[in-house]
Amino acid sequence: MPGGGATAQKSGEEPHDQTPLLADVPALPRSNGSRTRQLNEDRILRAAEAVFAEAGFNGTTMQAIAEAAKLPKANLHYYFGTKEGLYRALLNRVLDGWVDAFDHFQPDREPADAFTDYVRDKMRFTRQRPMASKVFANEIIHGAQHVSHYLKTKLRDRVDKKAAVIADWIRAGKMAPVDPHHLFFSLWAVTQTYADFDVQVAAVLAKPRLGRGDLDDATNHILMLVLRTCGLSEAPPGARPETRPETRIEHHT
Amino acid sequence: MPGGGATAQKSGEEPHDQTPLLADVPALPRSNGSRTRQLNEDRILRAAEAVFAEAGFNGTTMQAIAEAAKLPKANLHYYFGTKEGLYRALLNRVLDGWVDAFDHFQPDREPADAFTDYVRDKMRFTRQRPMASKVFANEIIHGAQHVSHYLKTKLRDRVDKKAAVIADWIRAGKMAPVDPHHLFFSLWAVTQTYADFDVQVAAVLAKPRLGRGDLDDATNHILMLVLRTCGLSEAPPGARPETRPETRIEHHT
DNA sequence: AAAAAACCTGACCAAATAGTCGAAAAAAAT
DNA sequence: ATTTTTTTCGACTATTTGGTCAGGTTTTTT
Repeated sequence: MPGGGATAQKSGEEPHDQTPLLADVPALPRSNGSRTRQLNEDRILRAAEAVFAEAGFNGTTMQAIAEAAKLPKANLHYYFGTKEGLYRALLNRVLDGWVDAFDHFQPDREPADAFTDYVRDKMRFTRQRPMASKVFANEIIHGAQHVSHYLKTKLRDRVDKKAAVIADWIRAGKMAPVDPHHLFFSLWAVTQTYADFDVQVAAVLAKPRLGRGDLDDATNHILMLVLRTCGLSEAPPGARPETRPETRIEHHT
Repeated sequence: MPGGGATAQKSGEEPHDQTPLLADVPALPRSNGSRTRQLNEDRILRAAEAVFAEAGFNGTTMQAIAEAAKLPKANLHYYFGTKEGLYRALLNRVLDGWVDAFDHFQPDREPADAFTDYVRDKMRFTRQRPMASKVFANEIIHGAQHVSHYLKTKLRDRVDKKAAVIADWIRAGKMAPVDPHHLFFSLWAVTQTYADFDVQVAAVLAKPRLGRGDLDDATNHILMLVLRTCGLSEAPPGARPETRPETRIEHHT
């Protein structure tokens, strides 16, 4: 039986408990949101994000998170019950920030503006929370066992809706024909690659790590790629052309 | 001292042994390539690829690989010494098939042809060995601890060389200006996303899993994306236009 | 102030797991 | 045929790790 007090999660039968996720975890009696609780949970989640990102679910030990959070291990169990509970809470947190960027795709907007804002948002996320991106990537690569329900419902719905908006834009002649779904996959791929595969990018660019300048270059490159793909620009947009026509590659300052 | 016979790898001091990788593992006395050895190593590596891809390095147990390969666990240790040795051997194998596709970028080729062939190759790899792609992706996300040397030497060199070819094409006015390095990152990202994040893509497309048709669609989409980005096509290429050209917007040229 | 609730934590398990060993079977070499 | 090398594999071990717990401390409520 569960001990610590708040660990609960009764009926500890199945190890692969299919908690809905998104349904805001019906588990722990998160009672109120007491001052300390709020603080400590946040502290733990922040630590967990870094550790899970570096090591993956199985490579992560509760001990490691505890040390990163500078709290005794038993505390993590006090607040989140199990390792999986903690992981789930973390995923919830990460996912929240993930779908919101979609709101840029409003029917009445200029496609070019929408795409630009979307890419900028995504890249900002990549810069500010690369760990979150890695946690998510890791989860998907390993079969999305904890988020498959989310993917098939909320994400799919959102994507379908926004794909419809893009289809309308195309129909209205406001942008070149592109499969909206695959366009999204490409957008996700090219933006997240700078968070998930940062090490590889840095290695190829011969830098110790990706700096802000590199990510700005990347953003401009992606914007150009997207806008050209959608027939929304014929030449590199104003901001820092990647090459002066005729000139030879004066890339990143 | 090591047991089984061939496990060797003396001087077992550092757990994080920095074996060069690529330097063809100076460890196990892979003696000859005796009939059985060849066969069994291959069998084990095949099993390992699947298991490592699904579960990541830490999530993988030697037992699981052994079962997948239908061999006793001790045999894996006999052939590869340690779990890490096996993992390393697997990475070597995967990496081999990774850089070769670069050979499409020859100075005297037509850019459009080179890109087309490259993308097709990458997508073929994605279809035929999605597991290999996942193993690699996982390794990079978690810091590329085993392949960082490879990334900083062989991969970087190859990329730089091919980036120069592309820069020449641009200078010669054979394609639109694009930062060659970032172009590569984008190419990798959009092609591998269909292997690494297949679950997500399938979920959004409302399919149980990605089929050949989906990957063909993806390939066409990517080709369009790349060619438009490089100013090598104004309209979707013949194969399965993603939308009927009923639209105006005869963008760039 | 006193009672109750929430929080903290060192010490302690049981299970899982990488790696080992020894002896026997199979293959290859002589 | 005999020796030598390679391969097989059940059983064993040391270590790691998720999770528990009892009793203490702090905070909140009444």
